[in-house]
Amino acid sequence: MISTRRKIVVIADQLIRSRGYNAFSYSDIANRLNLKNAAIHYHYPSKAALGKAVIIESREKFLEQTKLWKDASHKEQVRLFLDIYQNNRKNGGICFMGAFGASYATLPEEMRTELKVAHTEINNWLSKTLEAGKDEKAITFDTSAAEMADLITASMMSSLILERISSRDMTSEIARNLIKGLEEK
Amino acid sequence: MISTRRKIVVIADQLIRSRGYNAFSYSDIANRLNLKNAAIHYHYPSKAALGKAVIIESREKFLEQTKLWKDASHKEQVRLFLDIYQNNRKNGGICFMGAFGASYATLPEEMRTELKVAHTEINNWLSKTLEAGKDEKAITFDTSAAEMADLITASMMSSLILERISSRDMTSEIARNLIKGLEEK
DNA sequence: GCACTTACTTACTAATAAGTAAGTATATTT
DNA sequence: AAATATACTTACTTATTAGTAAGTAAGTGC
Repeated sequence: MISTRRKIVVIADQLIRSRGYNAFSYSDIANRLNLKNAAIHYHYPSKAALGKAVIIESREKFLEQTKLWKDASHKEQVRLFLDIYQNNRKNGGICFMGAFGASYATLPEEMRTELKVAHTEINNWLSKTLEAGKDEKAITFDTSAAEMADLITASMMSSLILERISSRDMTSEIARNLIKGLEEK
Repeated sequence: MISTRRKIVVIADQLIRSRGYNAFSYSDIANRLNLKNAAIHYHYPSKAALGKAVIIESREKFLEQTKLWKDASHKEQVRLFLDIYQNNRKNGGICFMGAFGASYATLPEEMRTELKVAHTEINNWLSKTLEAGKDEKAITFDTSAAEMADLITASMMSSLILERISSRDMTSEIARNLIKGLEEK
């Protein structure tokens, strides 16, 4: 039995990734759950509170997932990380950093702060994983691990966005190229 | 003397790049020009018509710019292309493909069509330029020119978006790395 | 059995959105 | 001088938005 409170965040997350933060309303969520507008406000008083909850939910989900992977090789963990984006794609959405980033100027401060934390967490995990893979000689790259981490997240983010316009399977293409690049000796 | 009609498109373009397509209104533009709401509707009857005009304006501007560069070396032309993104950055905006792409699901068909044309034009120009640079042995890359073109536009797009969140100068860092990658033998 | 909490609904408000119809002042054309 | 086009304003409509206040039905704790 998944709580209404949780269902709301999940639907908000979908709407934000597919339509954008400024293109969904409390009514959109209420309709999908067969509830009234005010019921959503009962659980999340303001849109900023809901937006913040969506970001926190994404952060927690990320931490849970990476924990599950911890016995896999570092190279495999990077591959699993790239799979997250492929899943976003299947659900018709972009990554949450892209969705919120594109309307960053319109976001309340509490959401911006939460976003920065999320970015730091993701970048730290990926840098650490890349670095560990490099130490084991399973992964190669020339720049710093943090730079490489940003390059990877940036490439995956934009391939999801561009794919909507170009209708070409860019995401898996870019994922493949990134892996190939990390394998080269 | 720049016409009101043109001023409207320029301001709409700025607002879309900085706030997103679904976070600006006719009033925003009217206020900046000391006009009334209805004056904007006089020039652009619907928001879809205005959005389409913004995309067409960007396409024309791109074609004009590349025409000016045609005597420069192909490698230099790629560098000048990357400068466009750095200029977007200075103006607090992201690239128009990123801005529209993030809210693609909410766009009317006439805008989507126009966006696809814009993407094709940009990708064609960049592919052709990369290919020509490769023929002259001034540029190197392993994948197809079209793939490389997508990788470049995708990387620049997302660095502009991520930069808002991470507050790290990612755009010039990624531009530098892309150039370096194209120079390697 | 009574107080209290949880999870809502009903019924609003105030603000803002895109869009329109009719009028007006200033040029431009004939 | 009269007709017409251009570039607006005034004054509106309809829809939607986030948000709120007050009420209610069904549990839960004691």
